[in-house]
Amino acid sequence: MRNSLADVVSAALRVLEAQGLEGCSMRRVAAELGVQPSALYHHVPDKQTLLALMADRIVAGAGAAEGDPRRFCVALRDAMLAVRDGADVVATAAAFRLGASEIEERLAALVGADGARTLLLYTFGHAQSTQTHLQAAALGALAAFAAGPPAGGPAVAAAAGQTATPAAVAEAELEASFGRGLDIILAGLR
Amino acid sequence: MRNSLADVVSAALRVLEAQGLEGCSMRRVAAELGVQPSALYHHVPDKQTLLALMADRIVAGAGAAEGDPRRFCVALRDAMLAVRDGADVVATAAAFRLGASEIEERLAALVGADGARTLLLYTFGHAQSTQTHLQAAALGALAAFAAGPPAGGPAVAAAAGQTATPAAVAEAELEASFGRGLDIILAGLR
DNA sequence: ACCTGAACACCGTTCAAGT
DNA sequence: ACCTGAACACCGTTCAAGT
Repeated sequence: MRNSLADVVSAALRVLEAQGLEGCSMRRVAAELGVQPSALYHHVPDKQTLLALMADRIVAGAGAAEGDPRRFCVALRDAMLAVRDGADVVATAAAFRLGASEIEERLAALVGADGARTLLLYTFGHAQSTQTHLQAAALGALAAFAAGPPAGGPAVAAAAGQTATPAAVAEAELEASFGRGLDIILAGLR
Repeated sequence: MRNSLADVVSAALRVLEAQGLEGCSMRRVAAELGVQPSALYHHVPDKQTLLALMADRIVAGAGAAEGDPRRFCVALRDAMLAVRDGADVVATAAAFRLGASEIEERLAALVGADGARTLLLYTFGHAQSTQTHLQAAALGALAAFAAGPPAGGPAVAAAAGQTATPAAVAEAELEASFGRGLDIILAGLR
């Protein structure tokens, strides 16, 4: 026995982290495993199924925070943002089975079916948009740095009173925006 | 002058309707236009840009319903569902520019920035999931029909007291579910 | 059970060259 | 300005065959 299904999913997540969703091809996953592309089809019927299994693993990190729907959504967001393109992977897979996932059931027990659906769609969508923006900003910052890095580096910038990088500011604002939207929905549920 | 940018977008929407998002390749759009694939790159820098232009056209149909945020979201949903895979196209393109679209500005004028973001993310996500489910159900019904069509057809089924098809029931339930989620968010905004 | 090797039918994008 | 023709570097998936 050379590779299990779990090995395939792990390899796929490694490729996702290294190359992003666009670069996460069946051929590259096979190469990561040291195997021919066709070998993957012994473990998985198609790429879509592999992506769904990856989504399950990404989201499995949000297992705690049982009782509180707000904490649960925040944990879900954190789990998605912790993996490169994680929100895209989860959101795409989720569209296929909303109404049938274990996550939704657990949330539905707390706030009802409509509330759970609303919270999840918002959480997935906001995380997806956040990750897209942060990624684009990081790329832009990289390009600016390549064009001409700031003299003195971060230490000098901090001494000049710029204690937070623009990226950190954007990240904090997006997190706050997420929280406000969450509170709007939770208020509507009462 | 053979083809304009508008012609390219129109051709792409025709291919989308006929083949779905998966079949909407640059090569097929070019064929629809009677042109070599490379000719498209005179009008558009890449496929992603073309998809964004398609999204704008799909959503342009929701121009009316100015004053009422609820009506606006319903019109948006209708516009997306009216085109095959329309919700996917719009949602994907939207992730790239949430916070920068004209649609969001108009909604923000009515309910504030956080409210607009929340409503849009929910509307896009729900429409995407709805379209996915209805499409899968339609495929399933087709397969069932191929396996053995109901004797007598719809007329006999209706006479037997089954006045609505399962597809129509699912569609109505999804529309109702969408409305309830919308009302949760709108209640939270007050 | 798990994998190889080879093939099929595609992709998006670039680029010199034409009119 | 708009397009052709040819090429480059890839895809997902299938299938007979090996161990």
